[in-house]
Amino acid sequence: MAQVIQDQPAEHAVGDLTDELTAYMERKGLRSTSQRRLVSEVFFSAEGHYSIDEVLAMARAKDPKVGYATVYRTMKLLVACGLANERQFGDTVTRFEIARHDSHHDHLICIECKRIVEFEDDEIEAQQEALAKRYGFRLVSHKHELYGVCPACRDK
Amino acid sequence: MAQVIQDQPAEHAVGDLTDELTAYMERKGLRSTSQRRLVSEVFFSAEGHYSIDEVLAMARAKDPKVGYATVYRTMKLLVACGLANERQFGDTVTRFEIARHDSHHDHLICIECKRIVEFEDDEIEAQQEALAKRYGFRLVSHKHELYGVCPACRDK
DNA sequence: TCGCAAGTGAAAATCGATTTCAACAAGGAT
DNA sequence: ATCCTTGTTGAAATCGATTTTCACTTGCGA
Repeated sequence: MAQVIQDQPAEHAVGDLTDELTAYMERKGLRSTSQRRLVSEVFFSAEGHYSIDEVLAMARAKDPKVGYATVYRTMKLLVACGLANERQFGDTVTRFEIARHDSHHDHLICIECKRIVEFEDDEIEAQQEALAKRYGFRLVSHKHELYGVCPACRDK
Repeated sequence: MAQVIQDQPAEHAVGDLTDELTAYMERKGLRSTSQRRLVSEVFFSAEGHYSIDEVLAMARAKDPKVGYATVYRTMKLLVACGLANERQFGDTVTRFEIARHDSHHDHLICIECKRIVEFEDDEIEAQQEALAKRYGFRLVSHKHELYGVCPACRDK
């Protein structure tokens, strides 16, 4: 059965994510710079699905000197260490979301107001597996996005 | 239950598609040019998922003078009149496929050889509807792509 | 056939993602 | 604490794909 997940998912312990990042950087011999700390902090704190530009804006609110390339590279770093996922919804911009190791989720997107709701449905997941197997494929990943009009926009 | 669809789907009557296109252009006051006839013909004849460059190559085989922009605009025209769908699989290039009004299908993509298999699964479709409804969304469209390794590539 | 609005194609512009490179700074060695 | 090596930063350049521009061409109705 599908399990309802909040629009704004349960808060993550920013500290835990930061610790994981720090451990990863240490393991890889990467340096803990003020920019990386700033960018990861604003991204971990502001839960949602953000583009590079949006993360840049959040970071610049605290330090106007950070550059686009730094945010770009830091987000790639977060993806590389498994703390963020890269997504493209309909439009062309790439968005990032905090990765949760425990559960996989997909997205329901309002084509009017662009609101993004996350959902998890074990039955659909199981059927995907069955389907891939039927074609002899070893399933590695998937992209499942539902586009529609949300309740708030329907009533307008 | 899922229904198996051929890798290369059943042949379309190119004439029917052409007729639909002609009717659309007439309705909209658009002109039937030799380029539009050429591009739509090669696209309708060669079933599959093609990028602009691939359609351009097919068109140039018959008339080396056609330009990229013309193919680009013609493909957009086909999308506008509902005869083609625009898709992006993993990579950055946009691909086009013939739109079939009767049935909806999704894609199973081999991450090794890039082979694209189409599938149709009524159960998953129904579950998507149920899920959208549960969130109060009116479902408009969806994107469902499964990425994995196909049988041929598994054995290599 | 004529006139002109729509269409074509080469090239330029745009757009987002990615890389370059000189200046900078983290952090281990001294 | 200072030095030195090497990874990091940020502005700008580049890249690859898409989209637009504009002078020229062509379909097609009068």
